[in-house]
Amino acid sequence: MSKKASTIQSIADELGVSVSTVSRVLNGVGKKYRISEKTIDAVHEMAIKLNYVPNNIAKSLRLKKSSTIGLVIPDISNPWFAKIASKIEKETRNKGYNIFLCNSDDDIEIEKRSLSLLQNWMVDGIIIVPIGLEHEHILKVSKEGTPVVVIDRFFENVDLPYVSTNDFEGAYKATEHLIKNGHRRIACLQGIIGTSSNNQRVGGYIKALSDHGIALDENLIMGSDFGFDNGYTHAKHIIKDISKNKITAIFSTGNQITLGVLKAFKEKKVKIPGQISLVSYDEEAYSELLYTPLSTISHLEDEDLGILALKLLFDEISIISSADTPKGILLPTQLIKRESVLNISKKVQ
Amino acid sequence: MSKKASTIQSIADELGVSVSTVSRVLNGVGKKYRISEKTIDAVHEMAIKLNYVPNNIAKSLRLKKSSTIGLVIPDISNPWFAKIASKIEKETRNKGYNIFLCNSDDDIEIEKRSLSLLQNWMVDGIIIVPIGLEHEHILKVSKEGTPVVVIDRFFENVDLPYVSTNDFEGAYKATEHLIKNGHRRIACLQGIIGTSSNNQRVGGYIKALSDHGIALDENLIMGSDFGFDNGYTHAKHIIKDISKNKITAIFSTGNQITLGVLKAFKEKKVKIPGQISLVSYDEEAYSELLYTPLSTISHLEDEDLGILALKLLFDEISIISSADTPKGILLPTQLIKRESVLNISKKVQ
DNA sequence: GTGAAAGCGCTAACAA
DNA sequence: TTGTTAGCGCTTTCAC
Repeated sequence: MSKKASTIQSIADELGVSVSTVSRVLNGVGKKYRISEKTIDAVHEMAIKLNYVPNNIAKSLRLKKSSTIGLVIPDISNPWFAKIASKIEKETRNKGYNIFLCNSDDDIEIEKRSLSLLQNWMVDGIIIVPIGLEHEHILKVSKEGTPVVVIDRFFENVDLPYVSTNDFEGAYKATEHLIKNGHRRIACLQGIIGTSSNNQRVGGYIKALSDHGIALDENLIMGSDFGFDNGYTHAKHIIKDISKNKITAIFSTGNQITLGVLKAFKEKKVKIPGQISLVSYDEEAYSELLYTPLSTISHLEDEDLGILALKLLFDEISIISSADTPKGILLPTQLIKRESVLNISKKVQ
Repeated sequence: MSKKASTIQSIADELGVSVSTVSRVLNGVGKKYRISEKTIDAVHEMAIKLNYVPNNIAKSLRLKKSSTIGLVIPDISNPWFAKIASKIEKETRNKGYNIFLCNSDDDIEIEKRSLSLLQNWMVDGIIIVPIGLEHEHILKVSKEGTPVVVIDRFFENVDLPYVSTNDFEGAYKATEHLIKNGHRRIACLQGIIGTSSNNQRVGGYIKALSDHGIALDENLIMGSDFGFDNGYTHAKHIIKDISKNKITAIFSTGNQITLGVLKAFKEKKVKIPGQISLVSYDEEAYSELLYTPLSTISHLEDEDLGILALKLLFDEISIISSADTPKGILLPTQLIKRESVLNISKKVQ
């Protein structure tokens, strides 16, 4: 069945020319080498006839690059990351590149391994949503010559191009919205401590509080990862002690956390926003369709994280590195007001 | 900075042994070739010292396989596929394989291109969620020697191993549930016509109707893809003509379609299940948290499509092809009853 | 205008 | 027990 795949060698043999000629023609530099029209046509025809398809692996070995982009993501099953990945995949495909996908699973060891793996596969560039606690290994890859762009999270004071949303601003807006609706005791359900997403979001929360003259109660900052369970358990805690902690609102720093909160409150029959208000990071298709339409923080629809990252990456790859391309991009955020926040101003005053 | 990456050659030179010795040691067959303990240790030490990391590309070229699995998916941003992809990624990583990701975007041309690309990258196997309208190109890849496993959708009477959910059964259960609650005029919002998912789901719907003595009204089967907009527009149509079409329930064949329906009904202030009942294919984390908790069809949680597919694939790869491994697996489905179906039996009788 | 040949890093058949 | 060498398919320098 599978008759040996044809190679430039077989084309050359068939035509009685040399492999270099075939290679040149197939790489479109036939003209440059002043190869005769006749030969050029013959090569193309034979390539089609023999069903020739170039061997990328051999090419990569020779060229030390692979027309491939590595993508490292903590969790592809998170819709936010999936959306980014899908955009990146589409765009790279259009440019003739392919995607090597690695899930880091929020595990720094896997992240490190993935990175050397990609390096080893001679990917032309890497786009990574880092766990965010360490950056040396990423910087190393970059220094060793593989262009890297960091997305969604970033490192302050580290020379790595990034594109992220302005998490600080988003969190600030969310918190301020709550404050303007009379809330003073606002819980902040945080994600992985130490990551930029989290630092920035918690930072924005704290700043908003302080700007509005509300003293920070550190007990109100709770949680430790961006998962469903984190939201679920802390929401239960909050509601159990509501008479003591006097919490009237929650700022959730991630979509999965929010789902956990929603589930807990549903089970406990806690009314949103009747008993407790909620603003969540990350807008999703279903946000407005939940039992309480959610007020969320989203980045502007028309800007695309993935596309921008790719642009930065290709700038690096082609070493054009246009001086005017900013090395770090922070996309603006947007507060989408729906029905999960209750105005309790009167009660408070 | 980036001093030339070390190779087995450099290790050999450093140690004054031959490359084959180094290769053997590094491949763990040193013992088999009775290479001296001393040499073995020396090689390992030097490998570490020189920070040696094997060049997968060279290896692949030589071996004609790449320790890589190709994954072709219509849309990685669909949470259902993303979940499968994430499972597969994790499992392959554990086995020392990597994932080449291709989004086919429900475009048959892209699917074909992706397949030859993967073949060309000498992937050791391919897992594909096919568009489903054609299968020759997939069969061809398989015949040319690259193991392929089809998931989520499948082809009847085509010799390609698959693991899918029992869409027919699921749809049957969904429709029957509606019928048992007194519904007779049930709209079926279908996905891409001609795909197995759709064939099976619509087939189950029709069979349930017929088994319960309800004549099929073909006008009630509407739609043409699995997207959000498809659900949105048809839901609007349905509600506009509700006095004429007398539809009392909808069976949606996909999660995105359902979101579209929900959005349309919310805009039009149509009550679910008050005015119209709804059962949807695909259970999601948010299904119970929507404005009307959704009754859904899910496959059993403890079975995993991705893992099973991988198992089939590795069976093929290792040519063990244990005769007792079924070539096609259809996972059972489950009806999760929540609050989106109203019992209208009395009204009807 | 075209070809010969080296070499990317690795494995494995064959030799010793 | 270890080494030599061919060759995977391709690009590119140098030669003619």
